[in-house]
Amino acid sequence: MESQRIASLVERLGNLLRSEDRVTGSGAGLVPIHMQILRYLSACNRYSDTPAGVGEFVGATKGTTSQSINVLERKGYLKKRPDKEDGRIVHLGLTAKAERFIEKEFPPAEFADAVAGMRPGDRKRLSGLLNELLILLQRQNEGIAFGVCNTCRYFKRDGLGDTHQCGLTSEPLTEQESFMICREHEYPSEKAV
Amino acid sequence: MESQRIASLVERLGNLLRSEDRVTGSGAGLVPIHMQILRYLSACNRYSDTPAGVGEFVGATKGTTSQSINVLERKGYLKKRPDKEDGRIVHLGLTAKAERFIEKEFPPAEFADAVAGMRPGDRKRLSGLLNELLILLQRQNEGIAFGVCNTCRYFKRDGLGDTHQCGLTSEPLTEQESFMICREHEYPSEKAV
DNA sequence: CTTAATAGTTTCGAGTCGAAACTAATAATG
DNA sequence: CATTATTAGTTTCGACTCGAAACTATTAAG
Repeated sequence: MESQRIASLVERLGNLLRSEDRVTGSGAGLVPIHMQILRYLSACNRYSDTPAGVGEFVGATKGTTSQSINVLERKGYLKKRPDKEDGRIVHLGLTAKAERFIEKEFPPAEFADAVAGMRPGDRKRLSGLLNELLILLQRQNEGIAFGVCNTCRYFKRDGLGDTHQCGLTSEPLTEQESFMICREHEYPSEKAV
Repeated sequence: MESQRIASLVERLGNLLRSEDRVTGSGAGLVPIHMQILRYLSACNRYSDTPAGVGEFVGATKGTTSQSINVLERKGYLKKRPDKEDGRIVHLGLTAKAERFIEKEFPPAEFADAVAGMRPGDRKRLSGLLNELLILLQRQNEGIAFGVCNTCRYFKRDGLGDTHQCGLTSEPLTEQESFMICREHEYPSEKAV
């Protein structure tokens, strides 16, 4: 079956990516899941930089997530900061050390070289097809999408498109924020908006 | 950069696949790496069903691999069998219990459904592009390819193509064996054969 | 005001994982 | 042929993942 072949290939490529994460992380005492957490925190918006957001993204229970976050904090890669309005919520901020680290180590060099060896048209096609598959998978699972704000059903463009707003919180978004990952993200439904 | 986007997508899809492995495996007390080992053993040929082969495939050290194999043996999913010619080598055979299990659980149902939601042409294209990327990655890494025999540079078709042979061991291969994963596999070089 | 729901933490036991030290068997070399 | 690699696997160690379950604290709902 074709789906089996695609599953095998995705699994294998994912393993190679994880292996590279393992190698590049080992010098800093980090394991692959730590790398993923740091990357997520560097790309998510201010509603999503919490232990709950991290846990949903990496697909772990809150207990496991809490422990991984503690390890990262102990090693000096992030700092916790209480939410000003809700006493239960904790925000996670990357330290400068963490920012430098992920900037340098992602995407993994070998993987990037291999992608560079593809024809430009093939790269675009591959990227598009993977994205299509991911959206299908998430829609079907009722799963959390973790898309960026400007592809969200709640995203609102005011006036000439130079000011943005989140329809869920009614808060304004900067241009930069509209490209960040949000845990409340939902793609527009198939039929209509 | 495009390679970063592709890396993120592959990583994310790989995680979802691993999550499904985790769920389907948990009932049997297996973790994702166990599922991968069982699948590898069900698809590899008689030169590759050893701890060393497993370790190369999953990208772990031999110490780690040895431990995972012991867990699987203890749980009754595989049996060790010494090699007849070389006293150092151990062959790993799946039990009937293991065969049944992997037959039922792969590919993960949700992933397969999502793939089924793509247009047939897109499925084919995606499969081909992923395969291309994997070959590029492995060629560049001098990595082990783990391809199937009939795509190997050492594979020989005798006469009318109804008998096959491995040029490395000079042993005959059955039709079925020519579709199995081999750790000695090498793709034909780019220029010439 | 009481009850539920939400956000996080802590503890437990089984397992991963790399590193390093180890045994045993085969291959290479002088 | 005896010595010295090399190869295949195992074992032990410490740090960490991971799910499950019990826990605290805060906010929301009835």
